[in-house]
Amino acid sequence: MTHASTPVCPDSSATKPRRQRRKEARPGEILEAALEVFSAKGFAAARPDEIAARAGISKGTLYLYFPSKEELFKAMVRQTVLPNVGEMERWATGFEGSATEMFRGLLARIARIFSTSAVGRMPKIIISEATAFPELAQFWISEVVERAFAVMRSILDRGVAAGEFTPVRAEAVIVLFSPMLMLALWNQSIGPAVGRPLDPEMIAAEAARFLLDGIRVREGEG
Amino acid sequence: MTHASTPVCPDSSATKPRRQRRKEARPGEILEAALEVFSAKGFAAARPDEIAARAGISKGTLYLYFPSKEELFKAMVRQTVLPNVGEMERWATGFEGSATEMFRGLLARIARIFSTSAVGRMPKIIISEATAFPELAQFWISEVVERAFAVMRSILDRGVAAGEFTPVRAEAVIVLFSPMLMLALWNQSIGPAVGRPLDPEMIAAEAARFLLDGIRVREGEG
DNA sequence: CAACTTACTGACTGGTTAGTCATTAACTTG
DNA sequence: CAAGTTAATGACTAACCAGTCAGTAAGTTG
Repeated sequence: MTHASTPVCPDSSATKPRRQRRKEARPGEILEAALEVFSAKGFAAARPDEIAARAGISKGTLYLYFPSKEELFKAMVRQTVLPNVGEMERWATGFEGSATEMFRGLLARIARIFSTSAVGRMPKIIISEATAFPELAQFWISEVVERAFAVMRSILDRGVAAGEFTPVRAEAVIVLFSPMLMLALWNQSIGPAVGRPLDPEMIAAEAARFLLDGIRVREGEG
Repeated sequence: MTHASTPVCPDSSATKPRRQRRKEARPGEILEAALEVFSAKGFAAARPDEIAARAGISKGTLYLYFPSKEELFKAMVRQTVLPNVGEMERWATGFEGSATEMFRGLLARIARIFSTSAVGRMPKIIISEATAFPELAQFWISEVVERAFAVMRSILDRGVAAGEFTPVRAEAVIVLFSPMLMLALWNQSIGPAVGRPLDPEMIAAEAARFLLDGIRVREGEG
């Protein structure tokens, strides 16, 4: 395919000199373009030339702001994901209600973030590149996985304390996230390739239904 | 890293001519080497030179048996996965017992296949390459996903008929597979990169526990 | 063992790409 | 507005790599 590399920079009115000096705006524009290209092609196949074209600059300018393709990649991941993790933590801290409602809320929230922001594109990229870039996997674990697991643990603890949930061993927490991760992975790889996307809200609701009834204390017990 | 490219070909005794004519054995040896290299590096980063070296032949010989890197890749996927899918179908057809036992058995079986064969490496590769090779995604859907879903449906139908399970909508079946897929993906990408592999049996058991109690009819109902 | 067939080899080709740097031109300052 | 500063450029390079093919030698046949 031959993308018509539409630059993301603004200002298409009257005077448009071929060169512009806009030191402040470049990094943001480059990161936005990098997100587009990296999530469409993965790390290896993404070409700095294309990212630069999308950002409306030359390749030389790109290397003026980021020292290498790999550093650009990491900066893009940071910028895309971290704000969303922080917001999720704040939501959890302030939540009032039962653990069951909170669990449903978390899955629904993840579904919404995945389908409305670029975060949904990250799991595929991270999984694809983890072997080649272990440093990136480390970063992902400590800045995203650990923090998401901590939020889930707080929900589980609340549920156990209230007698709503049975205890869940720490190593099995990933199972509770797996449907939402599967959703993101499917919709960013196989789904589009075969024209069968999954509905995020439906998956979140069904996952909550299956998983909740499993971790809930059944009537007549404890 | 510098792999000491250990050839897979046998015969390290006395007379070892530098060249050998073994038309019959080559394809199998090449596919085995291709599996190693493709699953270690992904499609894009795998180099035919390295695959050839691992198979104990030159690159020219590789192209004598397979017309291109892509065709070699597809042949490797076929050879690795299809026998296991067939075996799973045969197991399901002959199964005698409750739907609950069958569900647990299926997850345990998938865990075993993932950890003892190379099938566990396929999901990561497929997800990584689906966008660049939609044809491969198509093949994977029709030859693996559809067939695995059909086996799961047969379990669900059996359970509903026996009053063990509540009905599950077709589009949500993927949720029931998601923990096992997550297991395979984690253990082939992020897990090794950060030195935290998941125990397949534990994940299978916990996933079955969570999911079963969700799809089971609770005491006192229909 | 000579003549022949063909599996096998590896140097080579044509194409691609991450990163550089001498040059250019957009802005700033006195 | 002239001189100075630096953001921006794009041609270039060094390296890499999928696939080729003229040549080599292993094995076979009469």
